[in-house]
Amino acid sequence: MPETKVKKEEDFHEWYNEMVELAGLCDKRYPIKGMNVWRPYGWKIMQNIDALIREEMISTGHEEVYFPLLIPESFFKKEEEHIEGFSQEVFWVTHAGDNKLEERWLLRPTSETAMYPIFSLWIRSHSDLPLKVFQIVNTFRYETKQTRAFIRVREIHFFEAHTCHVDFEDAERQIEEYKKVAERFFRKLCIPFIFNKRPDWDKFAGAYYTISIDTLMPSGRTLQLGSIHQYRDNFSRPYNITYEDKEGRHRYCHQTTYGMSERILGALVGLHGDNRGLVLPPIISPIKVVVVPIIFKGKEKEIVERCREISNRINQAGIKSVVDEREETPGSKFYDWELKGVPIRLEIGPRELENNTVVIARRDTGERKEVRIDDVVDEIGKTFESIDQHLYQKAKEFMDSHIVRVDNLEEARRYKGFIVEIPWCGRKECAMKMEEELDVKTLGEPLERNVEPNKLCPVCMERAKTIIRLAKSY
RNA sequence: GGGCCCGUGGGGUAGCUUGGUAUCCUUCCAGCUUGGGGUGCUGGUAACCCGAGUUCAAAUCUCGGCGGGCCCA
Repeated sequence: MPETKVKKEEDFHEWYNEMVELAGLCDKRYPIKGMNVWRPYGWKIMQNIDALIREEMISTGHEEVYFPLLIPESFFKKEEEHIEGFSQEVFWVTHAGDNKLEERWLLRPTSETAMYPIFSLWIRSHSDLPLKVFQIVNTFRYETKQTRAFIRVREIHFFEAHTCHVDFEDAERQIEEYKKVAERFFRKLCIPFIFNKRPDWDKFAGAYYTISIDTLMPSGRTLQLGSIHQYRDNFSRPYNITYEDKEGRHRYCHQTTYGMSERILGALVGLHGDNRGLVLPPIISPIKVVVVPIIFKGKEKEIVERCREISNRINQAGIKSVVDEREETPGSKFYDWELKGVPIRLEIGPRELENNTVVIARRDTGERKEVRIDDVVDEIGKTFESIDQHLYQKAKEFMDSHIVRVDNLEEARRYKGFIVEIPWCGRKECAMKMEEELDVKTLGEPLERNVEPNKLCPVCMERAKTIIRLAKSY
């Protein structure tokens, strides 16, 4: 069985780098740090992921919008915490041609400050609420740390949903809806995750609170895949987003956002890939079935014709398939498509031609079997379902088996590459001490404050109020 | 934020210590051959990150920039 040079288990980061290049996801040769070229295959997968996001957004009553890339400095400067959080990582536009601009513009690091002054124009009365919009755009952040394809980039392929509500309770209901959206969405991608309520010192700049969506990569580091923010009226006040209620009073909106990025693709690569290449969940695979003709001298024509016929039949059933008619040996083609993670391969040679069958091989387990032509579409459907189950189970088992609950730091130290859960009093100093002692970062606390009574914070030895989750992270 | 390593055809590399003709594998192109897990043969295209310095001469030495990778905080 052909395999990649670098093994996933031995050197995850090197393996990951090799994957994104070999599978044709991105080209890292573009000479600006953290700005990679999306190659056709990678972009197609991302578009398929975006399509799933759109589906979720539309079905929950959001409308798609597009706000400008450039934000005037005066818009940006209205909310203090927000500026403080982002100012060190914004790119500025200061000139147009040879002329210095009267007011500087910045490339959006996220779109609150572009949208909210406009929201304040759009929203007049309670009947305009809730306002639920989203956009899928590029955002820019000047990362100084090590960049990594899809995982830490400077031009971010960003999904952001923004909502405005009559009050805090309605905004809270929105957050509940987003939690359900996340559950459905990541299940479709076979990506297990946990929600974490981020600590105050690490929430989104300007937010009232932040819930992160984190998964665990095989390197033992967590990857934040998304965030859900409750803004309360923190932005609506400086941006003056008000509405007139039924009694004629002017009131500030309460707002939420939900954001995700191409890190989802990074997670797909890292979680499901193996030493033969990517393994894509069928739902987002650009090509779902590849048909490889096993050609022998003298029978070329019949075999290729049979392949096309079967491919057509599959396409007509709504499943994207291609016939690989390149002048190469079958083994070489198998290798290529495995690298690309295509979920199902069909092999058709003289034997199958004779028997009216095809050989169906699944990417995730490598299992092959022969099925009758008439059953092929059915069989593909069943196999997709089985692959989906299997990918999710495997990833879920990995994550679950690497979350461990302990009572003190000595115990925690034994679990390198794990997400550790420790009783916590809730104070920053104690969390910092734990971070330092264990060489990890705070993920946050579970949404349910599920600490047993009588547990003590192992740093200050006072009664624990909650659980803190810690891990190494990207 | 700190440390270490690296930049040579499309990809991976040798050469650098001791300055002088750039190695091999792979990919790609053409032809024949082969075809159920990277078929074989022949021929061909193609490279020293950028800038400055030292020198008769720089891939090689020095400085700076840009980019990449790993580790630690």
